[in-house]
Amino acid sequence: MPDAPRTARALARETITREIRAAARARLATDGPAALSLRAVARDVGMVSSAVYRYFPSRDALLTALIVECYDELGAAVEAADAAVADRDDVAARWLAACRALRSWAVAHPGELGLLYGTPVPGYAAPRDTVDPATRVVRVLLAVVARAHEAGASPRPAPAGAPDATAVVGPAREFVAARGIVADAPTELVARALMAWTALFGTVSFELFGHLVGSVADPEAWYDAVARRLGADLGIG
Amino acid sequence: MPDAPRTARALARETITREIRAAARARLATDGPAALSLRAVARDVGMVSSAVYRYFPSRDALLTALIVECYDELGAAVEAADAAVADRDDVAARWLAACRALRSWAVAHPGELGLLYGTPVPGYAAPRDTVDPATRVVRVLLAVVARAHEAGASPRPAPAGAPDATAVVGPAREFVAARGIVADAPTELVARALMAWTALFGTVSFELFGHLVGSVADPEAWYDAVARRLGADLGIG
DNA sequence: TGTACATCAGTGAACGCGCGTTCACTGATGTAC
DNA sequence: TGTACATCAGTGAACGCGCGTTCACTGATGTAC
Repeated sequence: MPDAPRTARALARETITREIRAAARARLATDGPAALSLRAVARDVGMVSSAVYRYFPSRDALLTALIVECYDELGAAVEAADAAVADRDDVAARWLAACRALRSWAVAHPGELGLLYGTPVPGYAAPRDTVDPATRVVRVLLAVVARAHEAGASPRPAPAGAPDATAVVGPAREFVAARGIVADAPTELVARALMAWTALFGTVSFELFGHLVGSVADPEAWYDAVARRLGADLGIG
Repeated sequence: MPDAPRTARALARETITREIRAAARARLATDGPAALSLRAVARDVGMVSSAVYRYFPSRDALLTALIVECYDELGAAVEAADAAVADRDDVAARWLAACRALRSWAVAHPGELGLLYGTPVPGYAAPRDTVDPATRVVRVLLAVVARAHEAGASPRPAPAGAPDATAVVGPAREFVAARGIVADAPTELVARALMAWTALFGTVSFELFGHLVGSVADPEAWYDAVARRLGADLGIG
């Protein structure tokens, strides 16, 4: 209402844009991100293919919009799950809630998970705009880890004889410091947090891409088991 | 020589089949598995598209052949790395060697990794033939873990208050027992081995799919750090 | 060893299809006077 | 409030392209006598 004039045209534009995005996301699950087709989306939405160009200048621009929207939706879901834990000092509950929200979103949106974390779309280069939304999930995980750290929790020590990993996780430590999450975070805290982040998405990908079929009886219970152990390795819970 | 007659025709057929597979695998890296095109492969190999049908009855059959070949190649690489460790009781060395071979193959064959562990190809259903080769890597990992277990190593205990995971990893325990790797394997051993397997491929995928760019300075050193910690969590090294 | 026939690799044309993108157009919506 | 003009959403045709698969064919290779 404040800046944009709420004309009928502007309202219609918003609605149709949303419909196009929704139709495109629905297509992801059946056709995969690489085969996302402007013409198919136009058909689903009930307009002629060239009309979509009034809303997105190219197929790649539509892809970018979807990526940003999905990263934001997933990030918001994980943030909300963490925020819903009343006792902010109950890091174990916050950790499990955040982890579970991650899987819930992925299971509900398998096509979108493939878009964000599957094989990159050939010929498509994600622009800068996608970088920041992509970090929302790991920021929540890091915030919980930081709270646990403040409360005195510590991750498992590095294995004896392993090379020092401080330089390796340097960029992540800088990110954590720059965002004010933890100033001068211990190496093992950062390393184990990165490991957990990777393992969570690895577990979800394995489930959705069919690699757990002969190994695990109940993927939801398995994911919980993984999340708890990753938390324990971080000194949480 | 024994069963098949080594006629010029049969030899040529073998060579051309190999060339087609090689060209198709090279295409994976640039076009992605979903966009693998018989016509493009035929062009690369220098023949007309319909000629490929003398070697593979359909695009899906070619995909299946590639999947089996790649699973086998990756499995063989990991097996060879483990087998190259002279002291069979040095489980830490065997673990690291197997883990490193996994990443080395993936980094050398990013397109193939996407085929095996990326977003499933829409409309393609992998037949039974791919299941057994797909388990070769995890079998090596489990063999090393089993050797460590025999020598008295034990994985980290389950976190306090976590639900029992025995039923969840039931299928994996049956697999381990049926293959004669460990009879009646402890739950935590199986759970941590599955976690490690998932985390290794998760780490490699994150590297190759670009998710580690802002977090990790040296992906190879990072992978080593992850592998050592996963081993330590299993009581190895 | 030589010949007649069968097998099979590769060709080139064709099928029907879908794709991203451009363009000139029509008709509705919005704006300035 | 009414009119003239500008903006913009959506149409339909067209562009050049690539795809998987089939089919009748030619010519080389292999086999049986």
